[in-house]
Amino acid sequence: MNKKELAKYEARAQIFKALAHPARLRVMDALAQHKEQCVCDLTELIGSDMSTVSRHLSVLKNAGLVAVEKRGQMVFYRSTVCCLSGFTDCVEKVLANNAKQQQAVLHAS
Amino acid sequence: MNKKELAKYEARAQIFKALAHPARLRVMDALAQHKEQCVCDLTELIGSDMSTVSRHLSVLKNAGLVAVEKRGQMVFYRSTVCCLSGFTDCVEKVLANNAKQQQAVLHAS
DNA sequence: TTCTTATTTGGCTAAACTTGCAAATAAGCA
DNA sequence: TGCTTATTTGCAAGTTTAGCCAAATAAGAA
Repeated sequence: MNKKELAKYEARAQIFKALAHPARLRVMDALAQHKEQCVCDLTELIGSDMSTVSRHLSVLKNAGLVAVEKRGQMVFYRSTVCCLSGFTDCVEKVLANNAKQQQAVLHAS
Repeated sequence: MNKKELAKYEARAQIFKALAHPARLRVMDALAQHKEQCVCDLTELIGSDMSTVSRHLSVLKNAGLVAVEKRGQMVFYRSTVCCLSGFTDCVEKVLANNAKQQQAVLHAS
């Protein structure tokens, strides 16, 4: 890979990295359903320390996957991506297929 | 998140983690174009040590994103996912949008 | 201003990921 | 059998990430 190509794939990888954590995927799902949520909502949903959730949210924000708006003392996050559900479908397909393969291996032995 | 829900998102996150590296994304792209490639092909493409590339391939294999076939002394990898191009389109959209936002910020200041 | 609530950030530790080199396998060839 | 090629695996070092607690901000409310 030359420099330019590498940069392209690094940029893409950043997006995948941002999504590569169960808590962050859960957040994106919640934001697909609820339009917007405050940090407190998401903290309760995830069940970790609020500081941890806040850090997850900043990862998503840096990747450009969510937008932030502060109203009063609360901070609201919303998704900026509409095509994520397609991701999920594809991922679920892969997982289903993996499970099928596992089954096949079990039956074979 | 309860245990079951957590497990679901962890499984999904595994897939994203597997894709969250420039070399592995490059490999998936190559396998989308070429149907199959040996480790030597991919090693040349990526430009790292063959052992490193082999490790990347095993990450993709464990995630169920590629399949392996050994013929003679060579090992061929092929993609098992057809819906990945949709991923890429979506990711590129996000990146384009991020770039636009960056521009907006620059103009504003 | 002082107190309270919501959120972010600093600091630290533990765990996970990446990479190259060297050694181990595995398969074909002489 | 002994040699060469293709690939994987063990190991060690360096880098990144995740998580929690405590401290810092920021905005309302008293």
